[in-house]
Amino acid sequence: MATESVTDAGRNPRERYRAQVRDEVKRHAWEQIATAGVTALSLNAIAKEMGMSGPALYRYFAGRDELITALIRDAYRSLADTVRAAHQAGTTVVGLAAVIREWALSDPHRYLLIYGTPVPGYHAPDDITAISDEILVVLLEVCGGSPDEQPRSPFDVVLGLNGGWAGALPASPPTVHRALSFWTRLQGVLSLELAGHLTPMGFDPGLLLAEEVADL
Amino acid sequence: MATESVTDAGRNPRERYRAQVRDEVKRHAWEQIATAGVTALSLNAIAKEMGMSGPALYRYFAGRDELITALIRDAYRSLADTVRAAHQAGTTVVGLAAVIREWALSDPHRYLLIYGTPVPGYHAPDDITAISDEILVVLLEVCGGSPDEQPRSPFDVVLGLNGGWAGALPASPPTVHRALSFWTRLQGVLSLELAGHLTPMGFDPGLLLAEEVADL
DNA sequence: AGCTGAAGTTAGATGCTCTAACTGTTGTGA
DNA sequence: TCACAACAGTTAGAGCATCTAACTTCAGCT
Repeated sequence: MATESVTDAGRNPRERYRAQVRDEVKRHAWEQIATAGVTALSLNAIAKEMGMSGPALYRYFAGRDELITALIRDAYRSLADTVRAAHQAGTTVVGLAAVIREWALSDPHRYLLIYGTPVPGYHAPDDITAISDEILVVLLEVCGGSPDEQPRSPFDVVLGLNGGWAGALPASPPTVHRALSFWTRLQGVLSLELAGHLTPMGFDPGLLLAEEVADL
Repeated sequence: MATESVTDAGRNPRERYRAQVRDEVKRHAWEQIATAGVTALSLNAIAKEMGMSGPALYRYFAGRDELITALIRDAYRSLADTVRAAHQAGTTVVGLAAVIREWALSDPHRYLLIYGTPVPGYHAPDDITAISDEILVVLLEVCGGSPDEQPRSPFDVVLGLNGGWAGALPASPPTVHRALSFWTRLQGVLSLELAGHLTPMGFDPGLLLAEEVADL
């Protein structure tokens, strides 16, 4: 989950210790988030749990925001890895949707950290948008049809316009359209399910999701 | 926006004044939310803006949470009114989707208050779920087909099961299914758009949304 | 006119983020 | 080997938040 320890091998002992503490802080942060949400995340409380007093954590994170940014990065990384693994195992769109749903349900607050209400001032750094692009690429591959598909709807035509965003992607407009539909339908079911808006209805949201993405 | 003043007519002056102040508090609250999000909402700051000091507001709202609950109620009310008005004007599903999208875009934080990341401890009171049911009823009417439609997918069958949630609704399983698809697809596009995840892609999310709900 | 209760006040308990100044400790280069 | 620079952690405190408690003032009702 915390992904900075991969660099443990190299570096001097100082940096190794540093990375270790950063990881432990994040572990406690995830615990807090899982039980009470992001808003309840408190550097102070984490410090206390780790047996040190308040401001010590500022050696490791510039502030609450930087910690949250690090958590968001880890969450994206985790999702991207999950998606990639499913793709390499040769999944269908329905299977991929189920995998992502499982990932979200296994830790709702981690999902909400990425796709929930955005923090007003926050702007994702480049390395995070890069991870999000990784996910998109896998999506396009899973949704890919024949490479010379022609546009078949007004939105396809818009996507096919030269100079646009979709023009730079290695996929035909209908494929991009399918990927976007997949993504938005998935987010639709998931965001409502995780916010509890589907709970009183008593059916299995997974069934609805499966049919939503099946006819792409 | 603030809906308690409808009862202004009756009551003694004390209660009238009370309702007036509550409304003014909510007006300031919406302003704060619109500029900095819910997390930045501060009773203290509102009190200062209104020219009174801190704890005075606790005469009008038991605490931050009760204020937020009142705001959520107003947000739901506003959405329900918008949806109802569109329906009475005889809109199609595509038109309704556009209307709701406009409503959300006109005040993103109001939308996010309802459908964004939920507050961990929060459970909506009954009068709020009642408003949400109002919305559902309109949705069912807009999505309604012939009244004796037969189930045509596994999920339709699940919805048609006796004793289930959908069984109590005045609509056939396929109609309920359409309404759910409409709702989840709408939330999918909107939540991604409002969280800014669609911005770097440069296309008009309204176009995507229109096609998402057109083929129901 | 006088009583009752609500509105608003200040003081303060508690918790948070974050800065500043200080004290140890540890890794490292001379 | 040992001095020193860099870093880990400490306490103190500013500033802001929610919320409680006790007090004062004022308005409406009988």
